[in-house]
Amino acid sequence: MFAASPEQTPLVRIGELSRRTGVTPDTLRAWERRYRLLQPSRSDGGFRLYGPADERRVHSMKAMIDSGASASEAARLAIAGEGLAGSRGTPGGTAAEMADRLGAALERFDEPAANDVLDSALTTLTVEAVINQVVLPVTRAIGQRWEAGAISVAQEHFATGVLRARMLALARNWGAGAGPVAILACPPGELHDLGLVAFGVVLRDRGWKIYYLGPDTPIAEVARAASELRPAAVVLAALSRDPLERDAAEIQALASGCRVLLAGQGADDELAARLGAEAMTADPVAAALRLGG
Amino acid sequence: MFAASPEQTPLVRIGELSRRTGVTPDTLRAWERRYRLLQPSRSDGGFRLYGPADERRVHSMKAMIDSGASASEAARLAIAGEGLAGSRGTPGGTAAEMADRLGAALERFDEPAANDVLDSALTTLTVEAVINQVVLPVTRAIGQRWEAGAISVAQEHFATGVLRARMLALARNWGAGAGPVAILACPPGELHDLGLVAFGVVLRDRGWKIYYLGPDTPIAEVARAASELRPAAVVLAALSRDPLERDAAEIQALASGCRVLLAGQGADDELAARLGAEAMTADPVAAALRLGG
Amino acid sequence: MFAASPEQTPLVRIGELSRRTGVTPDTLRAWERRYRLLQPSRSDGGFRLYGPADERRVHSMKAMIDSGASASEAARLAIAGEGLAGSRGTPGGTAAEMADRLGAALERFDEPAANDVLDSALTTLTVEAVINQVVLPVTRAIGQRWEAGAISVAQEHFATGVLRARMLALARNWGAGAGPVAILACPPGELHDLGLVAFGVVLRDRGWKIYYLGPDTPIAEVARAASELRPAAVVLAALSRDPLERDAAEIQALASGCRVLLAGQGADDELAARLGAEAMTADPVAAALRLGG
DNA sequence: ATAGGTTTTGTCAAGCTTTTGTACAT
DNA sequence: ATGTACAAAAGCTTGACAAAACCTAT
Repeated sequence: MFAASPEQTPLVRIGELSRRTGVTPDTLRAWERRYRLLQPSRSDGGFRLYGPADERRVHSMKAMIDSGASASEAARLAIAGEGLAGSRGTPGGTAAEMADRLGAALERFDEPAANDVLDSALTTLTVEAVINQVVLPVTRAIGQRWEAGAISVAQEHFATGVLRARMLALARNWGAGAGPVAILACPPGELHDLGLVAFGVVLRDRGWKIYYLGPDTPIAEVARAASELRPAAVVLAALSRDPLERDAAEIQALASGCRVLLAGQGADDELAARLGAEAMTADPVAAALRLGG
Repeated sequence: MFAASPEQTPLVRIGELSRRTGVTPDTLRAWERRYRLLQPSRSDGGFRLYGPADERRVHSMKAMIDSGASASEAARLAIAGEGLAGSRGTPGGTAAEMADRLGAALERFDEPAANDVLDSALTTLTVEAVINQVVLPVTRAIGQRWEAGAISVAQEHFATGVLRARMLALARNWGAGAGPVAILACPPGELHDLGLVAFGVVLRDRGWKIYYLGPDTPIAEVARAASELRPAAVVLAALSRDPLERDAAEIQALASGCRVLLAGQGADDELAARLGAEAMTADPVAAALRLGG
Repeated sequence: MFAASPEQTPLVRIGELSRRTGVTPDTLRAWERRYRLLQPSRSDGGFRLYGPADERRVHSMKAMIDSGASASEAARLAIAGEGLAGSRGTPGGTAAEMADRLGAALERFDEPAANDVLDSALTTLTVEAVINQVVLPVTRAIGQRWEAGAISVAQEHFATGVLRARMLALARNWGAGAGPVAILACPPGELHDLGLVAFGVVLRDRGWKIYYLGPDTPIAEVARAASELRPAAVVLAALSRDPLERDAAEIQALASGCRVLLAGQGADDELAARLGAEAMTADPVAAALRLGG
C-alpha cells in the first residue's frame, strides 16, 4: 500500500545487504564497529544476519553521505531518526505510518484528515523530512495506484491538489532569499510539478532565491528569464523523458549559457550528458543538498 | 520606537560609491572636504563608509553639475533637497492601487513585494474584496498584457504561480465545511483554474464544503465523484468554449443527475441551457453569493 | 518552558559548506576568525560542523559582497540581519519551537517578532493546528508563569492582547457561514475570552456561522439573542466556576430552550448536568470537532 | 595628482591531527 | 569473522603575505 508493512521478512547476510545497498561488506562492518549503526543477529556459525530496519538505516546513512554529510554525522542521524520516528511516542507515529494515513485520507476525499496528518507531521519533523518521508512517498504511491487502476482519476486529482496546495504554502516567499538564484520550471507538456516545488522549498531553506515558472513552460521562455535573472542554476523537471527529448535542441542551447539541471524520472545521465546538463536522479531533498553555489 | 532596527543596506566604501555614481574617489573626498556634501561614518581603520542617503546626494549633485550648475550651487541644493524625496512606499491605499502595485511586482518577478501587497490587502479588506478587486483584476490584466505581447510567457507563468499559491493558501482546509457540498473542476483541456479556486474560496467562506478536482479533469470522473459525494452543486470552469462543447454529451448526462454550473468565459446562457446546466457569467464572488446566500 | 529542542538536519564539515556556497574553506575560516560570522560546533576530533543557519549566513554575506559591500560590512549585516533575508519566509522548526519563540517574544514585549512567528506558523500549519499547538499552549504557559510570579501583569496583558488581536483577525467574517449557527459568550464577571474566540475560529473553519457576544454578557441577553437567532448551540465559557454558578438559574432556563455548552476551566460535568447543559472539558479544537463533525 | 604609509582581505604554507574506506593477516 | 593496520583525503592552527583599496598630506 503506501509503505512497507511489518511482514515476515527473511534476514539477510552481509553480502546480500551489500548488494542491496551498494555499500561494501567491509564498510558495513566498519560502520557497525565505529558508529554502532547496525546490531545484526548472528547465525549459528556466526554470520551477521540483517533485518529490514538495518537496511533502512544503511540506506538513510548512504543518502546523507551522498548529500555531503560526514559519515559520523550521517550515522548519528540515521540512528536517532529511527528512535525518533519509532519508539518515542510521536503523536502521529512514524513517518511511514503518517504516510499511510495521509494516503488513505486522500483516497477517501477527506481533506481535513489529510491536513491533520500533515499538521502532525510538520509539528514533529522538519520540513525536509516531511517532504522526503511523507509527501513524496504518498505522491509516488498515488501515482502507482492510479496507473494500476486502483484509484480513479478524480482521487488522483484531489490528492495532488491537496498536497500541492500545502507544498506551495511552505514555499511562500521563496523569492526573498539572499543567496544564489534558481529558476524552476517544467518543460512544455509536463504538468506535474510537485517534485519541483519540493525541490525549491529545500533549496530556499538553504538560502537560495527561487523564481518559479511552473509547469508547461516553453524552454525559450526559460531562457529569456534566465538571461534576465542570471540564475546560478536552472532546474527542469519532467516525469517522463518525452518532454525533455522534444525540446532537446533548445535545452542544449540554454545549457551552453548557464548551469542546467534535469530532475524527475524523465532525466537520466545519458540524456543530461548529451544536452550538456546535469541529471539529478536522487530524491529532491538529497539533490538540493548536493547542489553547490 | 521600541528598538533600533538594523540597517538593511550595507554601507559601502569609497571605491564602490565611486563605481556606482561615476564620480572618482578623489572628487568624492574633495566634495566632502569643500562642501560637506557627505559625512560618512568610518571603519575601525579609518575607511569612509557611505549609506544609501549619501549615494542619493552624490547622484543628485552629479545630475545638477551635468546640467550646468556650478559645483558649489549643486552641493548646496543636493544637501538642501534632502527630505523632499518621496516618503517610503505607503503600504495601504485603495484596492485599485494595491492591484497596480501587485501587478507591477509580479511583472518584475518580485515575489516578496507581491506577497507584501497581498498581505496588506488581506489585513485591510475582506477575502472576498481582495479576490474581487485585487487578485482577479490583476489576473485579467496580466492575461491581456500577455495577449498583447507586453509581457512574456515567463512573466505570465510566474505571476499565475504566485497568485495561485496565495489563493490555495486561502483555500486551505476548504473541505472541512459543514454546509452544502460543491465539486469544482475544469474540463479536459482547460488548465487555468485560478478563477475556479477563487470561486471555491468564496463559497468556502460561506460555509460550503469543497471538493476540488482541479484542471484537466475528465467529465466521467467528475460524474463518478459526484455520485459518491452527492454535491449540492458541481462547478465546471473553462476560459474558452471548446472544452465544454467537446464534452457536451457527458456534461448533459451529469446535469441530469445533479445541479451543474458552468463558469468562466467559456460559459454562456445558450450553451448552459442546451446542456441542462446553469451559466455563471458574473464574477466568481457574485456567483458564489447568489448560489450560497 | 521555552526551551530548545534538537535538530535533525545533518551538520556538514567545512569542505561541504564550501562546495555548497562557493566560498573556499580558507576564507570561511577567515570569516569565522575575523568577523565571528560562524560559530560552528565541533566534532570530537575538532572538525567544524555547520548547520543550515550557517549556510544561510554565508550565502547572504556572499551576496552582499558581490553587490559591492566590504567583507566586514557584509558580515555585520549577515549576522545582525538574520531576520531580514532569513526569517522572512523561513518557517522555523516544529510547533514546540514556534511556541517557544512566540512565548519568548511576548515576554520581551516584542510584538513584531511575535507576529512573525505566528505568520510562519500559519503558513506551515492549518489554523486549527496553530491554535492547538502554538497559541493555546503559549496562553497556558503565560498564565502559569504569571501565577508563579515569573512574569509581570504587564507582560501577561501584553501577551494576551497580541494573541487576542491575531485570533480576532482569524475570526474575521465568521458570521458569514452557511452551516449551523453558534452563539458565543462569556457570562457576567468573566473577562477572558481567548479560548472562546479560539473555539469560534475552529467552528467557523468547519463552516459554522458565529454570533459572538463577547465577555461579560448577561445571560438574559444571550437568551434573547438565542430566541431570535435559533442557534444550533450556545457556548458559555468561563475560567472559574463562580460566574456560571452565580447565574445558574438563568442558564438552566436557557438550556431548556436550546443546546447549551459550558466551556473553559470553570465548567465540569457535575455543574453541566445540574444545569441541563453539556460540558466541554477538552481543548477548544477537539470540542469544536466533536460538535461540528 | 603624487607619494608614502595603512587597512582590508583573500590566499597560502608548514606541520600535525582526524576521519574513513579499504586491505591484510590470523 | 575479527582485529589491526594503513593511507588517502580532509581538517586544524599559526603565521605570514601580498594585492587591492584607502588614507593623509603635500
